[in-house]
Formats: sequence, C-alpha cells, structure tokens
Amino acid sequence: MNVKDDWRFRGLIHMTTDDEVFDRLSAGTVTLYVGFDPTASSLHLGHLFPLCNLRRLQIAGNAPIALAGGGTGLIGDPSYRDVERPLLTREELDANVAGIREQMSRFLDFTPGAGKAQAKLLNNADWLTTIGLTDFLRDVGKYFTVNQMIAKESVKSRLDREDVGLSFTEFSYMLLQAYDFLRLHLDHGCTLQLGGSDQWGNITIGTELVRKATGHAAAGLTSPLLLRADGSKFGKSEGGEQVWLDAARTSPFAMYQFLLKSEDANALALLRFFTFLDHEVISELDAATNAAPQERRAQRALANAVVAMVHGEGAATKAERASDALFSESIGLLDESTFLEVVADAPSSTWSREEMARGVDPIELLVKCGLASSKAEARRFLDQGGAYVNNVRLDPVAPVNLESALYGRYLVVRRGRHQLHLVVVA
RNA sequence: GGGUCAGUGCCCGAGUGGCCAAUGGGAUCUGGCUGUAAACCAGACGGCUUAGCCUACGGGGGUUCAAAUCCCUCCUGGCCCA
Repeated sequence: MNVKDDWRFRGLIHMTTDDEVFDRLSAGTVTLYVGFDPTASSLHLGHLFPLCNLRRLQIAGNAPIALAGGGTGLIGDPSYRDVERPLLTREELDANVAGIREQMSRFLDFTPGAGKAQAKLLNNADWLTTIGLTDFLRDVGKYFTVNQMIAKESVKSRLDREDVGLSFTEFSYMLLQAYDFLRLHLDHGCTLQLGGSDQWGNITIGTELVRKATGHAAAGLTSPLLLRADGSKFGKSEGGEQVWLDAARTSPFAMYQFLLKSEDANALALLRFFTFLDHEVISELDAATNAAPQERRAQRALANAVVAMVHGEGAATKAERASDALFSESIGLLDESTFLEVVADAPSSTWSREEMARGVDPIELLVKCGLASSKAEARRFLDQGGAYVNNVRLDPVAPVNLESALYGRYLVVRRGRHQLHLVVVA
C-alpha cells in the first residue's frame, strides 16, 4: 500500500515539511519517532492515536521509535497550555515509563523478528539529564535566536497573556525537543518526527537543528488533533476521566461504551485513525452511517476494533454482549450467570441481608454506592428522577428493600444514563 | 529593591460595607427529545441533623452591630522602573 494514499484517505496528514517523505515511507526505509509524555503509568486513548500511526508505518517496513519524555517531562511543554504544569520527580517518571513499555508491545513489534523495522522505546532522560549546561548551550543554543523562538505560536500566545508569564524553563522546552531529534538522528539514524498539529513548532525547530548541526535533511509530519464537536479534547469519558488502556483503570466494557457513544461526525474519523480496516470497509461504513445513523454501525465497528486491539478479541465480544444486554433489554430477563457477566465490570459492594431487609433510605443508598458525593447531591438526583434500581426509577421517599432485588440478592443501582453500581446482598 | 495592578466557587469573570452562598458565561450533572449520538429545551450546580445552620471570596490580624467589599501585614502573579 502506498503510504501517502492511505494517509490521505484516513485524513492523517495535517502538515509535512516535505512531501517526498512519503516516497521513503512507502519504500519502508525510514527511522521515525514520536514523543509522548509519561505522565502516568498507563497510556490512555489519546496516546493510541500516534501509536497507531507508528504501527501503520512499521507495517510498511519503517522503524518506529517511541520516545518517552522522561527528560522533557521534567520541564513541561508550554504549547497551548495556559499554565505551567507540575513537574514530576525522576522516580515517578521512571515508574511510568516502565508501565508504558508493556502496553506498547501490544501495538508495536519490539522483537528482533521485525528486522530492520524493529521498534524501540527510548527515554530522553538518558541524554537530557546528563548533558552539561554549557555543552547544551554551545551545541544547541547557538543555532537559534531568541527572535525566532519567541515568534513560535506556542510561545507567543503565552507572552501575550497578561495574567501569567512564561518561565524560562518552559521557554527552553523547544530546544530540548530539538535536541532529542538531533540525538535520535545521530544515534539511530532517525530522519522523521511525527506529532499532533500542536507540535508543529517544536518539530520544525528540530528539523532545523538536525540540518544546521549535521547538514542532513530531516522531516516532520503532523496529524490533526482529535476534537469533539464542541472543540474539546478527545479521550475523556463522562466525569472527565481518562479512558485508560490499563484494564484495571478503565474496564474493557467502559472503553467499549465510550467509543460506542462517539458522535456521528467523529466516529468516521476515529475509524480511520484508530483502526486498520480496509478502505472499502470504511467506505461502506461511511455509507451506512449516512443512510441509517441510528444503527451506529461505524461506532460499533470502531468500539469492537479498538477494544479487540487493546484487550483482545474475547474482551471485545464480552463488552459488546454486555452493552446489548444492559441497554436494550430489561435486566431482569437475563439468567443469573449472564447477568453477572454483564455487570462484572461495574463497581460493587456487599451489604448485609439484615440491613437490606430493614429497608435503606434512597439517599443513603446513593451515597454509600459512591454514585453521589454528598447527601445534597443524592437528594438532587432523586428529586430530578435520575436514580434507578434495576432500571426502575427510585421514589425519593420510599426505602429500598429486598423486594426489588434480582435473584433475591442483586441491586443494580444506576444514576443517570450510565453510572452503575452493583449491590450484592450477602 | 522601587512603583503599580491583580488574586472571588471546577474555569472565566461580576460584585467596592448590610438586599451575597455571591449576577453572567463556560464546563459538569439530571431530566426531556433522539439513536446508549450531536444539536436543542428544562432544571440543578459548597456542605449539613435543610423553612434553619455551618463553611467559603489568596493567608493571618484588625475596624464595624455588620466585610468578598475598609485598614494592617504576609504570600503569589502580571506590568513598568532600577
């Protein structure tokens, strides 16, 4: 497959420093890298986008480098951020990088079996924390003028603000990233950096450094940022939580649900970004979405493909079944074992039979289940009709007792459309 | 170091002595409509033992019957000067 055609079709290209880079990518001869922040010990859905791009290019025969920003993470990228981010300690960063390494191997081939296209995971802390200040200023700093640095959009927007400043630490960030590119070029023959469109300024300063310091050509390629219809960032679930790739943090079911609920306008783009489906299949799903959006075929295909890629086929199938059962039938019609499988991912707690038999105040119930953070909030949900037990709306003043339990011992407590909690009566 | 402006609820931002748990917008949440979307409409949005009480307007102290609002001081930040 011609890389350029594929990337065009999928809408993965925002800007490139030179178009001929695609010829080299199609030939499968490029070593390329993308950086990411190791801000947690798990990757999240947002990280999956650049990882998919690396995977695509590795499949085409190119050698991908995932660069953990263990060193730049000590500094913080000011790009399009309102305020300086908190600095992580070296220990935290090292632990995070270790956690991420395992997850990446699900998408990239780090084994020698990949031959020339073998993937690497590097940490820029290895060189950024060891280079001397004077060496850095002499070998990197001398190639750039402050004039061009403050002309970068990422810096300019911060300088224009009247309430916050830009620390020198943040200002120097772009030089550190440029130095990464130079190091990877010198040590690994890396000639291309990928990134989101917000990274354009950082990337071009890197290609410039490689050119000035070595006389070699280096390229940059950015992809569009994933945004929702309202312009907010993609990847947070309701409640503003990240959708993690770690099953212990975000269950496969929750991830499936998140993707299934994608807006129509986004689903088709996400399908292109996050799956490896053939163009014909994607085009079919485009048509299906236009013809019958309510069937959400694109969303289903997306959710299935991504969950399968991250957690395996089995997890995807289970999540799909659970989704169908929970939202399209009455829960009470399921047999007990199917029921337990469906609610397996939901948070749960065990209550004593005596307590339940006495009857539980609905306010108490919501708070104890963690579905309301205070009694005032619980009261509000109840008054607004937003609390349910086994899909039956709760009466704010009627105690809940064993009568409403399924199989005599399960209560599926729900708040709003999607927040579930399973109460097991022991 | 000097001058000056600012710090309000998740965010932005009104409020310059009582009518302030604090206008407005955004975010968020719930309900409605739908397709478990989007958009739109309605409501909620500090806490509690909820017709009441408590805690809150950067921290501390003070004036006053009464302070987010006045005074002192400290902290933090922007801008200008040195």
